[in-house]
Amino acid sequence: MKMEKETTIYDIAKQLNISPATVSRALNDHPAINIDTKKVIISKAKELGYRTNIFASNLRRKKTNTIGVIVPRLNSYFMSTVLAGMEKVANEASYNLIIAQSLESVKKEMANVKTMFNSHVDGLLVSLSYDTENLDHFEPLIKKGVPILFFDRVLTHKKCTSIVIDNLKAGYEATNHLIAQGCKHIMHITGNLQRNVYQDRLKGYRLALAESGLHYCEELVRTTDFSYQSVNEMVQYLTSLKPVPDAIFITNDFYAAHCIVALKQAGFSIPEDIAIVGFNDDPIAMVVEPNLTTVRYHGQEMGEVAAKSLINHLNEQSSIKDTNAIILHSELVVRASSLKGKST
Amino acid sequence: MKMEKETTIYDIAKQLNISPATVSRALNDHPAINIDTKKVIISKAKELGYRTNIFASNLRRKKTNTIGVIVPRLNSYFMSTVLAGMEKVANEASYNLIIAQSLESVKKEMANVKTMFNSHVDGLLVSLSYDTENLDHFEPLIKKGVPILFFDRVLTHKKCTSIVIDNLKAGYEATNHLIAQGCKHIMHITGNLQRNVYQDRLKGYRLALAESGLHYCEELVRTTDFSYQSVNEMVQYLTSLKPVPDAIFITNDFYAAHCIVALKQAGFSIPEDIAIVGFNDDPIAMVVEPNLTTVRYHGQEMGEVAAKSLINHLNEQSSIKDTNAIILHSELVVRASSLKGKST
DNA sequence: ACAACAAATGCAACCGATTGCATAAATATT
DNA sequence: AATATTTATGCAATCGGTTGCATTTGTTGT
Repeated sequence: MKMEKETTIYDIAKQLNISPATVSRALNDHPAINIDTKKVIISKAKELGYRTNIFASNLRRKKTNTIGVIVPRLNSYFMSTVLAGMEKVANEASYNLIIAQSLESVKKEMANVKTMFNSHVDGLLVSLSYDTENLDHFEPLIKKGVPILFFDRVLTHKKCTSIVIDNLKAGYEATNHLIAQGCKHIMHITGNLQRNVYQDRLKGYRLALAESGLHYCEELVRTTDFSYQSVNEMVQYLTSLKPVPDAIFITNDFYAAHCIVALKQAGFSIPEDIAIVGFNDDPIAMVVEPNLTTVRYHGQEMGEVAAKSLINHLNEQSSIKDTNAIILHSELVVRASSLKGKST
Repeated sequence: MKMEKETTIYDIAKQLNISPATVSRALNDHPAINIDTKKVIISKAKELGYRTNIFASNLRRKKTNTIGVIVPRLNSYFMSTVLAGMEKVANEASYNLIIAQSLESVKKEMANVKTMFNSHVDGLLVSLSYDTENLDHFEPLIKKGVPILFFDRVLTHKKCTSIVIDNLKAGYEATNHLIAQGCKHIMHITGNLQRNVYQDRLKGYRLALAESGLHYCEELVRTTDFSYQSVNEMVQYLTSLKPVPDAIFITNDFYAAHCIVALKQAGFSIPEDIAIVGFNDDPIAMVVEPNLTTVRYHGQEMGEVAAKSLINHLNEQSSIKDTNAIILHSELVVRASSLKGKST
């Protein structure tokens, strides 16, 4: 392996008989440098295969052009879509993304934060793990003035901005839709209620029930980790209820799809016997039969907005300091899984 | 925002009345430093909230502990799973991952490579874009001695290692399985044949046909970009063939699932009229009805192996220089979508 | 022709950690 | 006790850009 030696601005300077400072300025398009000088320097740089040593540069400028991202999991449709959005924006603004996953554990999340801290990220984008209870582990970064922006799964912090959808409204609309279909015994399957997303959707569910004079019933609300393994148990539970629910609002499309499969296997018709509404508009929603009614919110957009807000803040083109929350749009997409016939 | 000033080894040195060199060595657990001195230094470092300035460190050591990853898309089940595997391994070895997506375009891929180049990644993990035709744009990195490892969608290069599955064998087995079900007119829907993965699967398909004395027929092989929009057109095409194929081997589960949906809508029964085999074992395979027979290969494992190989090489614990290719395991998972009854 | 000013370039310190070599202190050897 | 060895620490150069300030060169005005 014949490694070529790196060329530096000093090499360029020497060859052109000028000072390194001029080279540096020329390469950074500094206005004080003569345009012809610039041209010569730039062409020489190209000739020598020069690339800036960002470490020297970062060291001096105390900026890394790197954004850290911590997500519960990389490999969910929603998250990977969010990341795709972030990557796009970051790339365009010539920021790098360092991505880490907490695998739904606070412990790993804390380690990730520490890594990000040591990597001197300019800012941080975070969606919290399943069991994160507070934001204490982010304090070191906050103290150093590193801006942190939470998205989707958030906790509020007076110095951080959150990007979310209106989960309460989404839950409300989903439930209302089921009520409008004539359902009376609406079950709700959701995740850890400590997470805002699930908590708020539950609130929306309850609000819709209350408004329609339907009784809220604890045994109709179940939480799960959305693992594939737990589907059967859940279906067993709900089909043994009396009466069996005539609708289920499930805050996860993947889980909802598998519930549909299991329920059909158990002899129920969807949506006639049980109407189903999911959440996230995962591609799976268009494949499961009947197609799944779900709440769509655009992961790509959330990623783009998150990254853009952070980068604008870093470039001081705008500040997110006093923006407490950014609420993105979501909508109920009605498909066959929740459409009962004309009458109840 | 009250930014605390960063503490440096000089601050620690001054407070303890020792030299920065000693502090540096102590923090790096250098054997020449007295254990008590180390203890004092480390506790002082903790007290002051010290964190190493990796830029200074990288600048000096000419190593970044960063691995670049370029993938066609972040948001596919397979890729995000691969990335999850890479992240896990990298994190454990305290490497950072910089992730970029080419969005299936060489042009973007070239830009990504340039970014990685300038970011001074220690190594690069790449899965090629849809229309990449050669590896010229990687040469600058190769010349600098940066190891590059291609995975899944690869091109061979004498200085780079590839990590793949045996696509020929997988295609062969998938096709053979359909033949064993009694299918005579087996269609093959696949991607850009310039990509090894599709090319090899086609070879396997042809081999299986040939071995069984079945005629290879060009009109039964179609390439697509696997976009959702193109499904209907494709189904229209294949159902107008005479005779209509009695089986399809589709190298993408997502596409296969939608084909099943469309074919059922068009009045065909799956698998009785048309048997289907997909590729990748996407979660969608377990939801579509009938469940999809597919080739499973473990993305997480591929990611882990790729990252581990590269990191071992970087740490000089082993060299991938003379390893040309690493072949991972894959297997046909038979489900209902391809199981015809007893007889043909 | 000379002051006043603008434009272009250079000087040198600086960012913070690392490391080869020298040195001081402590311990072992004879 | 004097010398050899080991152990622990310090000195100072180095990595490669960046940037405030000084300097040189060039232009304009009168």
